[in-house]
Amino acid sequence: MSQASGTYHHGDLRAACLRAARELLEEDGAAGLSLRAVARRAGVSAAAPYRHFADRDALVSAVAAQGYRELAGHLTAAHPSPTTPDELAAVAVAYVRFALDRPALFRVMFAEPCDPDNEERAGATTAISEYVHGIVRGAFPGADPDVLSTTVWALVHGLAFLHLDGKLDASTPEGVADRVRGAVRALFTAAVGAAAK
Amino acid sequence: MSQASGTYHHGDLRAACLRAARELLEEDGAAGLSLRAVARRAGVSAAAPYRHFADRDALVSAVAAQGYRELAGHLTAAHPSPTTPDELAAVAVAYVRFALDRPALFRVMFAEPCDPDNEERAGATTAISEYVHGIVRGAFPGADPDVLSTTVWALVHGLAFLHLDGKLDASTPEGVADRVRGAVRALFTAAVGAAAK
DNA sequence: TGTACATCAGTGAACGCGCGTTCACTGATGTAC
DNA sequence: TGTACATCAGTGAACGCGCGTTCACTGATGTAC
Repeated sequence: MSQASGTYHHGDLRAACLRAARELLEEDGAAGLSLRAVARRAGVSAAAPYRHFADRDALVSAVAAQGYRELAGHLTAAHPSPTTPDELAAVAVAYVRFALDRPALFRVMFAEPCDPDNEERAGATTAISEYVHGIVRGAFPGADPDVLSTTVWALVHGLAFLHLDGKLDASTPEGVADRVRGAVRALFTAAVGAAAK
Repeated sequence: MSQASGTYHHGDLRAACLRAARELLEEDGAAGLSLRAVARRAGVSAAAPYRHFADRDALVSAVAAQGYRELAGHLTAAHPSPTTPDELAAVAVAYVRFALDRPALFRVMFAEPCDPDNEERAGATTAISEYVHGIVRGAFPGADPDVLSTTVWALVHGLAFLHLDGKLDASTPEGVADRVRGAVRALFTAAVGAAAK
């Protein structure tokens, strides 16, 4: 069983654990994410993951941090620095899409009680927050960036969760995208009005 | 051990279980909410709750439904039919406050995978949704009620979760309230602009 | 290049735990006569 | 009003399970000479 990648023994058990955790998360939800299940799926003894993660929380935090990095990637891929309403809406759609495509991961990222001591995780959160701030400063130079970036993030985050929890119909990607675009445009109109004053 | 209330034997074990579940939820989070822990706290054998709840899911759904009813109560208490920006903001603040005062309950209401078969729970959700719709219709007669009520709900729901998860500073109630009011006013400006066209 | 050694990733067995759920039961309560 | 009976809420013991975590270990790998 010679892994192509990495170091010795298993090859790269840390990465394999993270991969296994992601798979379990999408298959069984957060309830299925146990250290033992991860070890089982990685084809390794129950104690092996402890070489790479201090405890269950450390694994969960690492998964969440990975999720944040991926989310940031998806957002910048949708548009690196949006300024028009349509560009902003595209980023918002990417955010909600990310949540709907990886529901359990998204829940872990936000809903799991997060130990603030985990630097990797805290850093990843900050990165998202600053990205939103940057967008808002670029798109609405006249508006209060703090208020507006909070508002934008909350709106998009709320849309993600309401779709995730079935409070809004998420059966078709087009329907979701239209709804998100509609909401963002409504807010955009407001911000322009405020900035023009 | 003669209960003041109710029927015979324990008195009203169903209500006692719900009460115990709520307490456990706030003390230990969703992880602490087990049927056995509920029975223990209610001072009853582990099997007793099965007289009142088919299984764990049924208990959780009942707790969530109770939460929805309470949330509806808090919202209408903040203002029965808001129309001005300030009135609308007061309802939004009540929503976020509710979430922050009962974090684990709020998470169960929204983040727990919900079986759609549970009528009590589905009904309670619908009630909230219709309440928001009603507000929007009353406050913005010219706007598209579907788009706008979705936007309002998502914004407020997102604010609740971002505060809950520590992405926005929730250390003082005044700070939270100010932030929520600021965001709602920003959106309100937009809606008025759109309706005026 | 070959050998001796130190490192440390992964093993496998074991621990104690709390969980959901079942089952035959018992005994307090309400009801019919 | 008094007695016989049916109901059914709650008991207590038991089941099998998967979990997180520990421990002494083994054996593959990298390193120093």
